[in-house]
Amino acid sequence: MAQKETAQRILDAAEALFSEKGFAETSLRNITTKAGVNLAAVNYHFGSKKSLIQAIFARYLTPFSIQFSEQLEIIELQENTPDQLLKLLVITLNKSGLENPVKFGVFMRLLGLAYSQGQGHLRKFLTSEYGEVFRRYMKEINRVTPELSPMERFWRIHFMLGAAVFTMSSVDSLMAMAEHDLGKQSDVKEVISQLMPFLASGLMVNVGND
Amino acid sequence: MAQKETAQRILDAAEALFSEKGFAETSLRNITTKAGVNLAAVNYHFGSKKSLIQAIFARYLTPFSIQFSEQLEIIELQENTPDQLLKLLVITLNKSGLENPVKFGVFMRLLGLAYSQGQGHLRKFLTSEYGEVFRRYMKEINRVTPELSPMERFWRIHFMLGAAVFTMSSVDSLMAMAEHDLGKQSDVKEVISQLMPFLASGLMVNVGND
DNA sequence: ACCTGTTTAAAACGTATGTTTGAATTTTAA
DNA sequence: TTAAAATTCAAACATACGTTTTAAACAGGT
Repeated sequence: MAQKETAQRILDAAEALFSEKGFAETSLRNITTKAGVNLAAVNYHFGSKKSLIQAIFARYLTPFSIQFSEQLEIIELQENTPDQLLKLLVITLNKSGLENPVKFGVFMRLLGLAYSQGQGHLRKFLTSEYGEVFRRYMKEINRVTPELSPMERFWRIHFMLGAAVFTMSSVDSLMAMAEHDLGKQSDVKEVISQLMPFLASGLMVNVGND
Repeated sequence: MAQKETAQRILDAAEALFSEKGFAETSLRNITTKAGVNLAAVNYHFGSKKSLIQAIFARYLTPFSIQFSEQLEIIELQENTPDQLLKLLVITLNKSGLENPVKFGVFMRLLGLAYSQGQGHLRKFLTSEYGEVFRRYMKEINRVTPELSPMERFWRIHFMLGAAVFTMSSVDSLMAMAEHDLGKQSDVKEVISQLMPFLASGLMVNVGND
C-alpha cells in the first residue's frame, strides 16, 4: 500500500467527528480533511458512509464481545450477585481496548447516538453481529433477580441502560460542568464507581435486603 | 389570514417528524408536505429551520415552566421529601398539556435528541429561556438531600436524568418490545410508576433509611 | 525492469437541502 | 367596494452532500 494506514486514519477521524457532531452532521469531506486523505478514500476502503459507521462500531465491539463471551463462560458456571454482573461489564471494558477513559467516553457517545438517531442499518448490524452475546448476559441477569417480575426486570434494565448511556455519552462535558460548578475535578473511573451502586440500588429496589 | 393555522400545522408535522427521524434527517420538504402547506411557509412563519426547532420546544416548555414556577413557590415554603420533588415534576407535566402520554413521549424523545445531537443553538435557547426555573428546582433538590456531597448529588441527578430521558424518549418502542417479549401490555403511566421508585432509590442510596 | 493489482488523486456528477424571490391570492379594515 | 396588508405559491438560487469516474502513483512478485 502506498500509505499503509489510510483506513485507520479514516476510522480515527470519523469516530472523533461522529462523536462530536453526530452522524448526519458529519460529512465525508469533514472526515477526509481531518484524516488528511482523499475524499474518495472512504468509498474505496469502506464502500459507503453507512459501512464506515458500522466499521467504527465493529472496531470496538468485536474485541469486546470476544472478551465478554469468555468472561460469560465463567460466570455462567457459578452463582453470582447483581453487583458481580455489573462489574463484569466494567472489567471486560478494561480488557478490550476501552480502558482509556477518553476512548470509552467516545464509544458511549457513539452508542447513545446510535440509539437516538435513526440509523436503522446500525441497529440491524449490531443485533445480527453481537445479539447472541447480549442475550446470554440477559439470561444471567434473570438468574440473579428471581424476585423481580419480568415486567419489573425489563423496565429496570432499561432504566439502568439509560442512566449509563446518557451519562457516559456526555461524560466529558458533564465532568467539565462538575468542575465548573463544584470546583473539584473528577475522572471517568470515579463516575463509574458512583454509577454502579446507583444502578444496583435501582435494580434491587423493594426486594429483600436493599 | 388565508388559512388560520398554517403555523400550527407546521409545528405539528415538524415535531412528529423530528421525533421520528431526528432534526438533521428531517427536511423542510418533508415537513411542509406532511403539513400540506407550501415549502416557503416555514421560512415565512418561523424565519429558519433552527427557529422552527426552538418554537417546537417553546410550545411545550413555556406552559410547563409557568405551571412549574407556580408549583415551586409552594414547595419552596415547606419541608419536602425526595419523592415529593419527583412527583412535582410528574404533576406539573399533567397540568401543562403533557398529560397525553403520546405527546409526552414525543416531547421526551425530542429532549433526548436535543441532548445527543449537536443543536448548540437549542441548548443556548433553552438555558436562556428556562434556566432560572431549573435552578430554583435544583435548590430544592439540594435542600432535601443534605447528606449527599455536592459531587454525589451532581452525578446522581444526571444518572436520574439519563434514565428518565433515555427511557421516555423511546418509550413507544420499548413498550412494544415489552409486549413482544413478555406478552403483557403496558402504558406510560405504569412505566412512570416504576421509574419513580427506581430514581428515588438511586438518589438516596447509602444514606440513612434506604 | 516490467508487469499487475492496489491505492491515491482531482474532478465532475447527480441529487437534496435551506433559503430567497416576485408575482398571485386571500384576508383585513376603512 | 376598495386599497393595503398579510399570506400563499411556484420557481429558482446557491450550496453541500455522497458517490462515481478517470487517470496517475505506488507496491510487490517474477
